[in-house]
Amino acid sequence: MAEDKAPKPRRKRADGELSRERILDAATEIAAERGYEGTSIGAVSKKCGLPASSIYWHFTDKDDLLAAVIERSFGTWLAAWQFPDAGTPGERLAGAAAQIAKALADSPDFIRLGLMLGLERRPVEPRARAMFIEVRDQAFRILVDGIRELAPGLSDGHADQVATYAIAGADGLFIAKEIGGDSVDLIALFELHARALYDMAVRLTGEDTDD
Amino acid sequence: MAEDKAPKPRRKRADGELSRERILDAATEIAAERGYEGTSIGAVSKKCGLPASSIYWHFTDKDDLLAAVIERSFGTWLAAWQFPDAGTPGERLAGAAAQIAKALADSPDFIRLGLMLGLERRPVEPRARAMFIEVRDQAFRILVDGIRELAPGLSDGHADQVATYAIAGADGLFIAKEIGGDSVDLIALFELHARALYDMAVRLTGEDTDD
Amino acid sequence: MAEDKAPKPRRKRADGELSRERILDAATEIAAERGYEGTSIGAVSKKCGLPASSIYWHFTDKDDLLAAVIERSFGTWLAAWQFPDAGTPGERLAGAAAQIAKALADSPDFIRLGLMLGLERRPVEPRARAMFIEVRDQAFRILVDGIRELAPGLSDGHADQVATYAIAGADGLFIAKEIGGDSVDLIALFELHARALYDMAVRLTGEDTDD
Amino acid sequence: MAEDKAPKPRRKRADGELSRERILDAATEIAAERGYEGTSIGAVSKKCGLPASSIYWHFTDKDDLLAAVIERSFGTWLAAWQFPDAGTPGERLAGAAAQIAKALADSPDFIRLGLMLGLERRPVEPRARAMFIEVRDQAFRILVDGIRELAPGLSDGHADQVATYAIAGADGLFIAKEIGGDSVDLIALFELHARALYDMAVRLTGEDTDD
DNA sequence: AATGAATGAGGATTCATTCAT
DNA sequence: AATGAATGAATCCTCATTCAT
Repeated sequence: MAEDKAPKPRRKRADGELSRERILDAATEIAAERGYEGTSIGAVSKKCGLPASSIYWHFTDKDDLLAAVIERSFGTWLAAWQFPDAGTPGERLAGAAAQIAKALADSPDFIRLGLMLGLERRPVEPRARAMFIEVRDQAFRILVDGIRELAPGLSDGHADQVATYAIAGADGLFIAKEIGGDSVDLIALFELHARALYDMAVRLTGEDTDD
Repeated sequence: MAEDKAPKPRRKRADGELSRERILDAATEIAAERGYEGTSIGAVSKKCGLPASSIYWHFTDKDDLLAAVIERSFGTWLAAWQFPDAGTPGERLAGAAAQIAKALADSPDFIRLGLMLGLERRPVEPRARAMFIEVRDQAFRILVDGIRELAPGLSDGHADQVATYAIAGADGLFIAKEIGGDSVDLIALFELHARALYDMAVRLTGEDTDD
Repeated sequence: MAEDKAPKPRRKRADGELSRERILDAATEIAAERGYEGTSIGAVSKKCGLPASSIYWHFTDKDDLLAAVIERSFGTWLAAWQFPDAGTPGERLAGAAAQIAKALADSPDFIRLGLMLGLERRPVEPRARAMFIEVRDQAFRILVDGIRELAPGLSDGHADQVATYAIAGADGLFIAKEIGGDSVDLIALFELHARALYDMAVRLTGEDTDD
Repeated sequence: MAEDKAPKPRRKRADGELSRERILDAATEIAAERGYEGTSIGAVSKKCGLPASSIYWHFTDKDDLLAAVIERSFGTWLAAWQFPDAGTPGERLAGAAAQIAKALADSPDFIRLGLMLGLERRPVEPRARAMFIEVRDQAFRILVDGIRELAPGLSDGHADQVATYAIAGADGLFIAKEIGGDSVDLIALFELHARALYDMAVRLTGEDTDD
């Protein structure tokens, strides 16, 4: 409550930012464990140390809070993720796969949250879910572009299919890891996945150029 | 709903088993939409017509109810599912894949519930989650056996990997369909998946027999 | 409900009696621990193994059950308790005190229950409480008679006072034991109590014969 | 229900402390009548006018509320109570006894509650009970100090016994009054009790100094 | 930029009791 | 002589949210 002189207004702003950040941290952690309904404002308040009413100063409601959680987490993640642009096609695919495998293993929390939001079907769709789907769609487009570049002969429909299959494999392997724990060798499985994708792209390119 | 004239047996003594089934139906439907926390006893009560307290006659608590939902749904599903035993290996794999694709498309509700339970990480693990994991494990073992029979040269570790990848793909494609809706051609994608699995099994068998 | 001749109905009767007894045992134990409100039919049912509805076959309602608990427990206890009729007055008083001390130490459950019922004040007085008060009153009268016989010179009012004080001391020492546990030497304290009663009776007789 | 003229601060922001006090008043009254289990949050809410959820703003749970009731009531009482320090030993004891008799007669509610809590034996000991026992222990120590000062020749064990007996008598007489109503002359009985304590202290001092 | 206090709706679960069998 | 099933009211407590300060 002290800390005067000089850059004062900055400090104030910084305090507000900091509180916001603390709230988002707490909300991310809880939401990743228990999903949308399981994330109560009370629990977030307890975990971040700020009163519940303060959460409502920063976010209009629970939905807004969860949307912000997704926005921040996935935004960061997406920004960091780029399709590798050097090496042979096979190497680049393997590189992308390894990169994703690492990301999944490193910060599983918001992936888990995203998948949970994606699976839930409630009467009024939460903004958080819409936001997750949008971010996911961006990732999908980046992937399609990467695949197109890698396999120029691939038709639009087939490029979409390969990208969809790529993401599906990643999601499925993530779930396998979540459920199976240490008995699942994520690295090895992602290598298989990369190989499968490569073969798939090659085969489909063949089909497309046959026509 | 009819039952006119005569003394009308007052609908009491409703057979018990029937009530239990009504409750399970309602709970399955709701849980598949909103997950564990989102399934409130009140909502189940409203949907099945029995008072909340009656639900507690049939199930000890919410956790017990949800576990029973999983048990019944997945039990039925698992019992029906068999690894195809005729045709060439490729046909059999494709058959299994098609069978699963159809099952996912037909009754997505309890798959969605299962995946949601699998993803959740709450302090005290619900029995429902444990039950889902157990059923899933049974499916895994059936799959491993089928794969071993198909590709006798495969090492144990590799057979497990192929089975894991097979399930992961199914889960991931299910999610893709859930999120992407009609823009996702599940049948085609499962064909790709089957093909990928076949190639994977062949390649890994080669590695194993090289040693 | 009958009691007709022959051997057979006896068996039936015995079964019913046995169930009733099992219920009363369970109810006594629970009620002694948690008082009137704390004794739920459900808990009694679980403890005795009979379904709740069976309890209602034997007892009209919860109040009736608790009244029966008091009746059985205190009835037995009271029947066993007699004012000693041999020895010097001091010895007889000491004997009575020792007898009571032992009874309190041996079966504290229903004493505790009785005191709890005695202390509670609820809008509609439970039959159980009335029954406890009645049994207690019988004990009081036995005591007054004993004291009058012991100290014939005592006025009616003073005899009542001594008896009241005798019971109050017993109740209070019981509570001290319940709360203080092993740090309370009940035997020694009851000896002090007996001695105090003796002195009190002697002094009050002096006052009465002075007039 | 009206809302005429002026601004009228809408009764909100009701000061907190005041609300807390209102809740405690209501809870004290109800708990003294019906004990721990008989005190429902709903009843307290109705009596104090605040919604049940507001009670949970001020107290973490029912147990916390009841513990606060004990703390406040007994705390006040204990603070007010002092062992008399003038007059002959007999007078001082009689003074103390009269003081206690008056306190019991004046505000029997929380004594009754305390004794009920003391008697109850539930699986998880309520904080309220622990708090009552602690306060009671403080009173015990004050009493022992007073008695030691009054009868310096008394051994430690005997001083404890006299104090225990003093409190036991008070408790027992309180119960007698509660059950017997107006037919019990509490003042006269406490005089007898004081006298008995005096004689007891004298006799035990004799025993102790004999050795 | 925050927060103490409040609040009505709803959360899971238990209550005493009933009734058809 | 019993009991499986049902039920409405009540239990404790958490929910998301608001509002005056």
